[in-house]
Amino acid sequence: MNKISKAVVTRLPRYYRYLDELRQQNVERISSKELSKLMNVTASQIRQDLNNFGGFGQQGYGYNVQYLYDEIGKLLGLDVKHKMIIVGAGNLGQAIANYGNFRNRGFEIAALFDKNPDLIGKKTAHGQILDIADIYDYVKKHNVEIVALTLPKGPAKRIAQKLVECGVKAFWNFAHTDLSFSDDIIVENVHLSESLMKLTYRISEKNDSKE
Amino acid sequence: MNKISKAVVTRLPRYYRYLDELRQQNVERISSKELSKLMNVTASQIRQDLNNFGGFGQQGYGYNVQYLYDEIGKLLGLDVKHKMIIVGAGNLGQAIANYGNFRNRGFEIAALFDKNPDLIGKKTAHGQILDIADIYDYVKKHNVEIVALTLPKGPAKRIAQKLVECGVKAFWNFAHTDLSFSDDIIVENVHLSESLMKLTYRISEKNDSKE
DNA sequence: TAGATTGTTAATCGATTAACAATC
DNA sequence: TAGATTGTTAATCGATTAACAATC
Repeated sequence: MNKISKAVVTRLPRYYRYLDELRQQNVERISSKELSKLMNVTASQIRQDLNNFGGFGQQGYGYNVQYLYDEIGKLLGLDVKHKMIIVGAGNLGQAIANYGNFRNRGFEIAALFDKNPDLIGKKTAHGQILDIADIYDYVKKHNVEIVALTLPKGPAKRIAQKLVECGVKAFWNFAHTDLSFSDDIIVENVHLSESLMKLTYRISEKNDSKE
Repeated sequence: MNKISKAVVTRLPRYYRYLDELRQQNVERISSKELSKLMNVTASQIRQDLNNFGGFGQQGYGYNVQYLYDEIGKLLGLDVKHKMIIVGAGNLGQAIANYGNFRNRGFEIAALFDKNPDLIGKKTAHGQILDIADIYDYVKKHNVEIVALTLPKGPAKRIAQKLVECGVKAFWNFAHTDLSFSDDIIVENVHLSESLMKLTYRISEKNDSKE
């Protein structure tokens, strides 16, 4: 299979979301043209994107919603369980832990870790808050696939480095820093402040053009 | 000024972050070449990006770190105050409210809103939690620039629509849905679950290639 | 069979990289 | 002045859109 471009991968979850809604509305089939109208993209792009992964549709018919939904789900790895731990049990960490749909999509929040003694031992809806000091033993013992980093950048960098040495292969990074490891370590960044700056850029841009 | 591409705008906050770090390390000047090594991009791209906004550098010298930092800050609209309210005072809403650096960067969290009677009246570090029922009066009275939507997609869509009618022009949307208004309304999306799916896509991809 | 719509190739568009003249 | 490095034009690369033959 050819290397799939980053742009295509970014669009897959959005297709998945729209197909889920259609599925819930009991829509059985949809053409690239109809879907393109719904999603505000070109039909051509939808067909190109999907054909990166092989033919999911049928000439003259379109795409079967449930089938396409399932296939994209498999591409996104949502057909298998993913064990995740959360490092940093502040508001953001707990927000992620408590997001109900994750469980439905095959994510298991195995534990949260924090250094704050007031939080350690506390039970949340999804897993107990454990002492950050025990995290390395924990990941060596349990089969942790994803580590969400919801703590300040200094400790995030340091702890992530040690976790890589313990065998962790994938990070969901909310710390305001770039983590760079070797190529086989996957890092997906969510930089909230940068998202907000994109917003204020657009506000400024609009205000400037009015003057 | 020509229309700046989305890709360039996405990179601006990252430049800003690196320049901030250099500035804090008292680095006075930097060349596009040095910065490119630090950031893992090409020097050519840095020069192209910056020249969208005019010449910030000097031949033979490079860029003055503090000056470039300030200029990019202005482009990002960080030289002016932004009044923001948060709709949905759950963990995610509170995480955003409590993120300390926002205040330093000119963001003022004026209030949080929720429908949950247990939360209403509660004081957080940045503003009190108010009754969602009062939000429309609030935005009409106060000069709210940005509304962060940290609540489920159903109410998010409904409330955002009404807020637009009250004059709100910019949304920071964490709900798992696309908001579509007219072109003069700015919507910046943070779809956390889609970010996580990109991560699991890459995990699956890696596992598949091993087989 | 005729109509619809995909899968796929070709054309276009835009973004990134390379090259170099301008200039500090 | 010589060296360094920008600003900017040109070349390349990749992504999106258009077109259409294949086929259900």
